[in-house]
Amino acid sequence: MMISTKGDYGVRALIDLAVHAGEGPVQRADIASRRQIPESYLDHLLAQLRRDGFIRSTRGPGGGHQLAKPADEICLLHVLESLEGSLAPIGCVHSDAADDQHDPLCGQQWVWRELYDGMRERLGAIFVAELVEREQERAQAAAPSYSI
Amino acid sequence: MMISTKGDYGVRALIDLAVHAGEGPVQRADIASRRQIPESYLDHLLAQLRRDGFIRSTRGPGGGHQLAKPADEICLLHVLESLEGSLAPIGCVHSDAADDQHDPLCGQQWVWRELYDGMRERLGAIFVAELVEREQERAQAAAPSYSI
DNA sequence: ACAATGCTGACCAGATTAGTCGGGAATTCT
DNA sequence: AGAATTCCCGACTAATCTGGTCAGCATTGT
Repeated sequence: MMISTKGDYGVRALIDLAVHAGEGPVQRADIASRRQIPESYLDHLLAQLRRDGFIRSTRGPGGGHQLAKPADEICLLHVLESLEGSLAPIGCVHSDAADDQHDPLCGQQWVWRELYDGMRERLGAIFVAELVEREQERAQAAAPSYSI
Repeated sequence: MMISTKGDYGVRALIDLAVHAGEGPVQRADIASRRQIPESYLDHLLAQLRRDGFIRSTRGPGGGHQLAKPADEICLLHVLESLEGSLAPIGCVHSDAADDQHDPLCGQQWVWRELYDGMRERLGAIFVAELVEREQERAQAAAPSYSI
């Protein structure tokens, strides 16, 4: 399992913030209840997302969290790397390693690197905005509009 | 980290068996020393590979392990799934689940499924035989032949 | 002042990883 | 038969990661 609840919950939280963008700060408790995330756990994830510049948070009454940049500029790759650490499928491959830097003990490195690069490419092309769109499509499909 | 030492070691062991195919059974101790794998740990991995039909083992003096099928019919996907269990990037996605079987709590399932399918496709197209070829190319590049 | 809200670090239980170890079972050799 | 060799299998362990909980502090609006 490459993506733990950290990444999953974190992505859900960002979707929630994107859905409610422009409505002022969104509170932890609201995100948690809408997205089925333990509130005190979400706390840590929001802290990480803030540290890495995905969200801005404000304290005090009326405070909460908001996206720090447009939802179509936040890609899953960066979010997951923030929350999960490296997504490298195996230890001998890092994102910052040169292509030709072979661990002599790991002759199969090229396989893992191909896999890794493929994953990064996919995840780098998916933005939170798209997740929001898809969610809204699904919601419409499940409960069709009442307008004639 | 999606692929633990189990998968890595197991793949190395199969490569070793492929390299020495046709030379009779290969002993655990030889594989372990050539491939830098703790011998008693390798034991468990070989047992798993045998259970899933990748290798055949014989006991007694002169015994050892051999590939149960040609190296170009053993793909990494099956090997890794044997040793690591499911490679699903997240719990809500399984290989046996239908495409439209949505976990209602996991609206992002389609993302993980795309990722999963991509990985499986890549790994399903890489066979042990290719790993052996690449290894031999690397060996030649490192120590060029003495023939003129 | 005080209530609402976020921020932080300590703590914890359970699962997984990466092994080790000891003994048994099969097979061959002498 | 008996010894040597090799695989086979289950129990055990230490370290790490996951998925949290909780208490208490910091900041801000009214």
